[in-house]
Amino acid sequence: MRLAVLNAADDLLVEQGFTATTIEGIAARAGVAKQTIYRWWKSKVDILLDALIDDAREGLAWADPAGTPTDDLTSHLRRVAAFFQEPAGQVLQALLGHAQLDKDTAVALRERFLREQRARDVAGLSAILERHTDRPPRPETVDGLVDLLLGPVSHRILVQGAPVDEDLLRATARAVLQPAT
Amino acid sequence: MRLAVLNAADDLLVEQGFTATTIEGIAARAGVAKQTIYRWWKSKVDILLDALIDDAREGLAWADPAGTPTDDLTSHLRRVAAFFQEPAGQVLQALLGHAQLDKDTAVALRERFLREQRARDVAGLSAILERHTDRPPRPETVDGLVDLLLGPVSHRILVQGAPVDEDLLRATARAVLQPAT
Amino acid sequence: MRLAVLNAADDLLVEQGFTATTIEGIAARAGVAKQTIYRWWKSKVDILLDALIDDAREGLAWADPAGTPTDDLTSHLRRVAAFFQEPAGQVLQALLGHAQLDKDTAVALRERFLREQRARDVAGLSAILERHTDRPPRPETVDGLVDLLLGPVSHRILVQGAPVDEDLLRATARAVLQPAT
Amino acid sequence: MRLAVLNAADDLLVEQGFTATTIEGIAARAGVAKQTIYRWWKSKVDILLDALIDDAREGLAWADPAGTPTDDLTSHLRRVAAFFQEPAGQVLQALLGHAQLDKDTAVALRERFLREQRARDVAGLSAILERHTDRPPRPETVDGLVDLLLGPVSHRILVQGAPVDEDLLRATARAVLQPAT
DNA sequence: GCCTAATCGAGACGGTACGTCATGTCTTTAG
DNA sequence: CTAAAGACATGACGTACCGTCTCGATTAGGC
Repeated sequence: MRLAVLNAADDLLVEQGFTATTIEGIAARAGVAKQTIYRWWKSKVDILLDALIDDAREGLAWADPAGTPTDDLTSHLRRVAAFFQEPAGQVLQALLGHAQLDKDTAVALRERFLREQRARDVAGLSAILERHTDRPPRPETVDGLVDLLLGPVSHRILVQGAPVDEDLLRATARAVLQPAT
Repeated sequence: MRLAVLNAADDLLVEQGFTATTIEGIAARAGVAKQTIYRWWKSKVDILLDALIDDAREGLAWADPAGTPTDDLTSHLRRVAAFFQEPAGQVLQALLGHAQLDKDTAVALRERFLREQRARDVAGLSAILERHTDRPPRPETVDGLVDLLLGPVSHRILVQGAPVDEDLLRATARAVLQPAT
Repeated sequence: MRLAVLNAADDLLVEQGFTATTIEGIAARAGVAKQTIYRWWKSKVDILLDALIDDAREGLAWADPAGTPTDDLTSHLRRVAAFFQEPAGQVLQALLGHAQLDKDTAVALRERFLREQRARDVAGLSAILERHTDRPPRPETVDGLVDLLLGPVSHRILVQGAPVDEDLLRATARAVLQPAT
Repeated sequence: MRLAVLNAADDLLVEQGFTATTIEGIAARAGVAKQTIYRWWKSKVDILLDALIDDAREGLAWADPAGTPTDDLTSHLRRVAAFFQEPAGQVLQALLGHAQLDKDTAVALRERFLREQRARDVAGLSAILERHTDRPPRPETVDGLVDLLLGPVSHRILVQGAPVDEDLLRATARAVLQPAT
């Protein structure tokens, strides 16, 4: 039943968009009573968050460092950009959007997903930086670099709504790897 | 009448949030008939966009270059971060959020606001870069740099929901100004 | 212009019914501004009443007595029944209907149309009765007979919504002509 | 819930008239959601018809024959005339009026109320006629007499909007009882 | 192995907002 | 100066979902 609901929510979001993804619609599609949904989830955001957590971990996972730091970073960013085309990426995009409109969503999204994701991003980025520099960077320094790394791609996709190109990836990677002055 | 509606929408958004900003609420607050609103605007997004266009131009305007390029960039980014605290910035944040949920909103926001804003950003950034380098950068190069410039701040604010700190500003400015390799 | 409005109202009523006959619709159909209608008429009832008065007089007119009183009465009632099929009859039916729902309509319909029509009915009925009885009936007696004469037909048509048959006409005529006991 | 709605509709009709009796008004007065009304009734006509059916049966019931046929008929007609002063009678009057303006109302009113009422009228009239004549009248003959019986009173009340007087009642009774020639 | 409690589907309920239509008043534009 | 065009505040329309609330009907699991 839980899976029927999560899949119905996922499908509806991809097919019809966030607004048309109503609790009634999810219930009907999942062949489930509305009350059953309310018993287990607080809102449709809660459902989508559950769906996201199940699906997004691997889509945004870091590969082990395999080449030059620049190549590793650009290929990770390429993967991030691709993720937003996948169903799970669309769920994340919708939740990020709705988080701008609703504080509860913002809090839930950050506590239940973004915080852990950021930890994974810090770890992945650290692994790459360690191969690049002699002294391993301190965690709080890396933390500050995550926005520098992910910001340009997310700005291009979410704000500008335009495709990510290789120039942007390379410039971003260089920016992250530049020596602190 | 037009102004009463735009102000009512603005006020409601700041006080109650995007979802609670309904057409009926705007109409009641503006002392205007619902039909009158539907005569001139297609949706509340349309209203907020009008309000934004009137208000946001100066909030995101570039100052003339006045110091080192790094200082100019960090102080512009500081202004951008501050803008999201202002009413007009909250309108932009809400519209950016809703644009992730609704294609029509995305199209309207980009065509009616973001495109022109990006042109202003390209111009402002160019003016600074020209003082920095000998040969003035080509416009299409600068265009690519805008995401690099604005992405980290927007990611920090909109995605992470965390305050912008000086380290981020400085790192971002350095990234934009680093020599193309 | 007056005629354009009256005809538009008439046509709309026959084609679309009373409820769908709106002031806006009449104005559009007559190629006239709403305000112009409001300048000359108080309501759509007022318009229809004007249309009715122009058209109904002859449709409900009494023919000169030509045969036996019974034949004269049945043929008049046959004409009355037929009148409700005509456009003007449908206007009258609508106004009679609306008069049950709205006191102003009831007053206007009676003062501007029914009172005179009843006078014509009294006169027509008197002319027939005079040929039947020796002493001419007193007007107030005849007045009482008008409901007896017209009631059965109007009940059959307006209340029962069923066609009038010859039996009803003959029985009604006999009832009116029966000697006062 | 059902009763709250029917009573609210009844009350509003009597206090404010048919036009001012809106679905929203009924809902508000009954302390019920609009959607609940639409779930169970198609329109306000449907509601009033339900109210009428519950209330009107006794108001238009025939008493057992108790005196001379003439007296029985006049007293029944007197009761009918009085009925139109009662709340249920006003509902019937409004529905009869609206039936002239709207075919659906006409059909519903006849199928759901008038048909059965006419059957009761035929039965009641037959019972009286049987005491008057030796051979009991055939049902289809009586059916034709019902319009003759009720038409004058309804014409006086609904068309002329004038009070019913004893002369009319007596003349009507005589007309119904006159021997078929 | 039965019973009691939790869970399920179904869907009615009081609400809020939607977007539309017609009302009657008013202002503007053009002949 | 009149009439067309149509904007305006008002209020009802019928619809869609919301989140809460009964309803039986299963369906377990603990006695």
